[in-house]
Amino acid sequence: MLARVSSTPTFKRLPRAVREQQMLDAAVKVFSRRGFHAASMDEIAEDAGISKPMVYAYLGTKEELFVACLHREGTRMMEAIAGAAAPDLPADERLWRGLRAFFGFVGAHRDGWAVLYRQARGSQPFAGELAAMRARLVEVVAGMLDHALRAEGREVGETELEVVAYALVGATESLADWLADHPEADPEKTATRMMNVAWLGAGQLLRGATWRPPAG
Amino acid sequence: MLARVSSTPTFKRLPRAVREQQMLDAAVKVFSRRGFHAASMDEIAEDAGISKPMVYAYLGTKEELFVACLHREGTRMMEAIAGAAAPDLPADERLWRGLRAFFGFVGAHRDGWAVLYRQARGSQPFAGELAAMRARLVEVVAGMLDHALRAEGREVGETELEVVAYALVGATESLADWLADHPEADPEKTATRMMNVAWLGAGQLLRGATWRPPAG
DNA sequence: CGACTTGGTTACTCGCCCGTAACCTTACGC
DNA sequence: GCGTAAGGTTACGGGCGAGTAACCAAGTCG
Repeated sequence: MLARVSSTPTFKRLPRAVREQQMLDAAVKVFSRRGFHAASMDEIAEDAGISKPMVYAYLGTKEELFVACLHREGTRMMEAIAGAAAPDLPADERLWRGLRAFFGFVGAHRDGWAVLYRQARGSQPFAGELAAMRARLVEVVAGMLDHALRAEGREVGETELEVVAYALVGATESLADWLADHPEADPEKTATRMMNVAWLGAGQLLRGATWRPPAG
Repeated sequence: MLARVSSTPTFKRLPRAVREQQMLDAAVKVFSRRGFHAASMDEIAEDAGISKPMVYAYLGTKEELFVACLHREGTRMMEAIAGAAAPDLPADERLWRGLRAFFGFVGAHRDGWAVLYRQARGSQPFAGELAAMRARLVEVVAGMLDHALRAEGREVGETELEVVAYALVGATESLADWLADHPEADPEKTATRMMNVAWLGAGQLLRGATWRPPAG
């Protein structure tokens, strides 16, 4: 059990940077399907076309690997959004471009989205990381609302603003999730639908209209 | 290592039905904090104040136990909502009562909510179960919208309706999640906020107002 | 008072999977 | 052409935790 006089010099031996990306690709894929705990390092390594110790050598422990996935996918997503929604545009245009970029990202990186949205909640170590990212998003949306609002001379409490922003982000994520499960659906069209709900609903609200609970 | 001449006949020996509920309580608590895989049967048993084999005897394997949790919490939630939103009420009143019941449930059963919302997504075996429940909710909301809409003589495509309903459910879940992490927040008030976003936004939409993407 | 059922326990087995030690081989600098 | 580092491998240790076997004790019903 020692021979192994390698015939097949199958063109391997790639530079570190390339392997790392392959590993991350594989990790995102496996984590998205199995979840953190059920995913095995062996499967990730095999899927990346490499042996396990290499994964440990380059990306560290399983937990570190997962965080690396979160980081890469999260950064990609935030950059896609930020790059589209330039801060000097009018609020509705900004919101629209942000939404379009977001749904575009989800459509193109379904696995990445699944890791971020479906897997990283719940388990303590990562929930924080994720919540922070989400909070930044909510912050940005709240900022947009606030801006649009002040432009019309109105003002709303901070908590109120945060809650509405939270609801909008939640609705958007929910639609993204729907999109992830409907490969035939068009991201652009989905973005338009979300924009309708968000802009019309928020617009009403910011205009001062309110619904009041009936007595009882 | 065999003595165990039990002094302390500490009043134990409870009927099966009681123990089962205690176990489910403990399971929901542990699953909600750790997630399915990271939760250990030993911890659940200990938390329930009983030894592990009893859990296996009454509720079966870990997977079956988790499903039992999902079932109990899911049923409780759906019943709370259905009981509040009687189908013969006007649409806005129905929506309002449903939301109030929902947020009330989440406020009172934060652990149960966490299991349903944060843990059961992702892992294959349970995702289906959960998705079905969610689909029923979406269905109901879509039905409400459709009803309100027809009452005003308008009509909208089925997919359109489903997507809007999906967004509303997502926004509601998101707010519920926010509520779960803010123990000081008032469920009733949160429900009112959600009602504002939902009713005003959806109202606009159903009235035929639309937002259109700018050229480009 | 026995016989049996129901509630309960301790103390294992056994497999999976994270993480690593030890070793090989191709390229590249000098 | 030779040292050394960078890319790569096989094969194992060891722990943790799901699930079980075997056994105990208290009601309960003829």
